[in-house]
Amino acid sequence: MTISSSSQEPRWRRLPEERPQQIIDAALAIFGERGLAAARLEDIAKRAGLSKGTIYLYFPNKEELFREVIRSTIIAQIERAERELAAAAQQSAADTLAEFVRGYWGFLRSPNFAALFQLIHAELSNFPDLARFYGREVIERILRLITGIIERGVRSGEFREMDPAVTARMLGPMLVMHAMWCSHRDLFKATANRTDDQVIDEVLDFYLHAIRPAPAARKGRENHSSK
Amino acid sequence: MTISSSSQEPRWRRLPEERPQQIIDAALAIFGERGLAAARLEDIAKRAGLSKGTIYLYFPNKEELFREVIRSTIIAQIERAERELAAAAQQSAADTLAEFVRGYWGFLRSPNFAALFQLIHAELSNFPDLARFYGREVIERILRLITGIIERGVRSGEFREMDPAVTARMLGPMLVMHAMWCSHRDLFKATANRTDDQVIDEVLDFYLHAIRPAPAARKGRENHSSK
Amino acid sequence: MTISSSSQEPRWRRLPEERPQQIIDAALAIFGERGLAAARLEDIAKRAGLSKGTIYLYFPNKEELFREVIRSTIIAQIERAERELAAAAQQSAADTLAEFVRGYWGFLRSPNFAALFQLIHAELSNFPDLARFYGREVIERILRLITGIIERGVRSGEFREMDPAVTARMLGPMLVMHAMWCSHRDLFKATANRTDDQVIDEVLDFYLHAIRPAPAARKGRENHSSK
Amino acid sequence: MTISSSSQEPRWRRLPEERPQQIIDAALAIFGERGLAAARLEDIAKRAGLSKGTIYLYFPNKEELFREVIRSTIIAQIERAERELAAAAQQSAADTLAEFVRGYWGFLRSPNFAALFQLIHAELSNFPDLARFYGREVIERILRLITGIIERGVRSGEFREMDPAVTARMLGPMLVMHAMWCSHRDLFKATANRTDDQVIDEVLDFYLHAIRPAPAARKGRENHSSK
DNA sequence: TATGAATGAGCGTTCATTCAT
DNA sequence: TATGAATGAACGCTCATTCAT
Repeated sequence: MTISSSSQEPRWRRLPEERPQQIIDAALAIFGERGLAAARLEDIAKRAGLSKGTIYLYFPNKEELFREVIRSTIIAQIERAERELAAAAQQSAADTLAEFVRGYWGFLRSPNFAALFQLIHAELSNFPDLARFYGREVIERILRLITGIIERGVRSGEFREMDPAVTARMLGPMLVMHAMWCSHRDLFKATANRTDDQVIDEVLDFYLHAIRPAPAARKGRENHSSK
Repeated sequence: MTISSSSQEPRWRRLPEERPQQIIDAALAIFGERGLAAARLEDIAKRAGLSKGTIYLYFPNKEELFREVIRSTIIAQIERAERELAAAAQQSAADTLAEFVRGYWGFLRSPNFAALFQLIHAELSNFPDLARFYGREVIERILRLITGIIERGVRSGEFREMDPAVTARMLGPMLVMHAMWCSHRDLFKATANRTDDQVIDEVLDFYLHAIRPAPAARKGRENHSSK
Repeated sequence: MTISSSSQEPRWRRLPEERPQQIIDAALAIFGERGLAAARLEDIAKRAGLSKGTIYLYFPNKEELFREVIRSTIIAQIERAERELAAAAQQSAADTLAEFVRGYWGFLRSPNFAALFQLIHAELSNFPDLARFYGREVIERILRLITGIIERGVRSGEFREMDPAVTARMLGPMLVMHAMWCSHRDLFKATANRTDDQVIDEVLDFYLHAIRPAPAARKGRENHSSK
Repeated sequence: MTISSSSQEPRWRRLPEERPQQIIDAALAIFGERGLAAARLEDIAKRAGLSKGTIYLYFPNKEELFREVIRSTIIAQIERAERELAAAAQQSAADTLAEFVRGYWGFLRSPNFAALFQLIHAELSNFPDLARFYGREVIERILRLITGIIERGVRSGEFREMDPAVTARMLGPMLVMHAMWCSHRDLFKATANRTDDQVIDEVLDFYLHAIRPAPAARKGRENHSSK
């Protein structure tokens, strides 16, 4: 009763309520591997341990399944980000940033993200509603989050004077693309001889250099931020 | 799916000079819009102003056409980068960098790049040879180029002490993703109210802040902000 | 032209186990009419009372369907021949021969044979494996069968001294080609005014004349031309 | 490929001397190898050393080219047979027969015949006019020829009493099929260890045994070696 | 007369979707 | 609810045929 079954207890068939998620998980994997058009419903079914027809009990067609996959994966990402946000409570802005980056990196390096990223970008033009949803609910939300941290650092003097929203925009791209490179170390020599932690540190270090206080603060130097 | 090398023998018949490029252009557009699997040869033909069968006079099949599209587009990018490189002759490292960035940005914002980027990433796993080719001939080449500029700046004291290869890795991602955002201003509010020039300046400014010499160590440093 | 439809029942009461044979029957008919290359899968499907796609649930492609058609028809012929063999128990060699010929003729005049014969010969060079299979499993097997009968007749003195294997080779061709002619009485006047039974008798009579014992050795031999 | 008819329009242009025959030769070869449907005009053109379009200067389409190929090959066979006939002048019927058989065998073993035989039989139902033509002009003509020889032998007492037309029908099949077997000795063991001459002798010997005079006639034993 | 690039109808094959069980 | 056989529209590819040169 109190024991945790470490394995194959005659667990009842997966409850029907689990079915949709089961399908979505399988679909994300297959869609991620092959893309929307090349993915075969049969493969998704097989991966979910179901038969082809069953998918149609839960999703009206392939395209709608795709929408749901993207939507629900995005939502999961949002929730993850939210938790990240909450966790990164009250520390120095730099530490908050570092913590956020490490959390974010975890997601970027998950198989789900690779699939999501590719799918979103591949189908941008065919699913404008999804793209819009992604832009609004993910990109902008994350940017706002980073912006908040930067603002705090600027206010506290931890970081130099700057437009926090602009600076916030710089972080994501570096992380995303480095995560991508790390996911394909065989293809991209750039990160071939770096551990993930090293890469994170390099990005953070670079980023912090870019936002460290202006040199003028120290003896006789002027703030000469360009423009 | 087979592998092909990076060597460029004269591929298939290209009798009337125009045709192959005509087809490749059309194919890049359609592939970019729809992805490899969803693109219909008939649409490519129509866009090229030809009939379906004609494509097969110049390319043996859809997959090989795809390979050629990627390859030749990559090569075009390489040649562009090469010219960029040559042009950015002997100026201050910061100015060279700025010039390179502006040149690069031009490519990133061309419709060709959007298509290429999506295609490469969407089909990474299905065409490992192309991915490898892309990694080697584009990414690494560009990284080497930027690294060279950074190195020069470090040696001259224009930039701070750092690992130039690492720092070089930070530039591309910011440019690429900002270019993406700029290509879809309707989807991504981040760059909605910015002109391309503003965005370039923001990226450059951020980047230069990150690599400016360490503030306090030397007194009496000169203002060397670019522009 | 020469085909008889194997069945035209209402769909949907058929058991899946019947499907492959159903398809093979239809395919043999269409292949026989049109040849491999000119036969359209759609016509085969229609004739089998199925839709095009269904064929692919049971056969991987047209060529493999063709192979199966040939193979299974050949095997049916073998089994028929085997039964023939068993039936022709212990009678005089001449009677055994006559019985065998009549049984063989039945197959030669079936629509299946016409199709099989044409297909085998038309595609000999394109399907060497099938041709080899046919040569070994049908031709040689039948020759051995006839050879056995002849040998028995020679030993018993019913037939003249001769090489039984050589003599055996003479029977099939006459039967096969006469069956062909009988199948196209409109085209070949040779058999136009003959019933099948007459033709069989003519062939048998001729054959028996050729193998009757040498004339002079025994005096007082009777002319024994049959019928 | 649709209808067939006994088309009686004026033959198509045959302007420069060589060309049509050149094309027909190439076509017979290719048609023989691949069958009508699978043969590609391009291959025929290549084999004839011409370009695809040129064929259309001499034949209106593929089907008509096929008709011409069959027709002209048949006619060539007729002319050959005619010459055979003339040559086999005034000898004993048995010798005439032997001479005819050897001449006929020569044609049966030519590549042209193999192709013709397969094509005729494969397309029997699709080109009834050609089939009819073949039946009338070749089969019947040859049968008449053989019948004549037999008749002569019967009248002279060289052969036994019998229906010459019936007996004539028995010769062709044996020769045709043995020629076939000899053309594919790798597939048919029956003739694998026989030279062509041996096979001819075997057939002739068998045939002569079948038509030798009734036993009672001669009292002394004749030599009828089975070789 | 000869060429071969171009065309497009036609067919093999795939796979999303349906539906009887 | 779940299955998987069956369907047929859609698309890749071929090749007979045309036509500008």
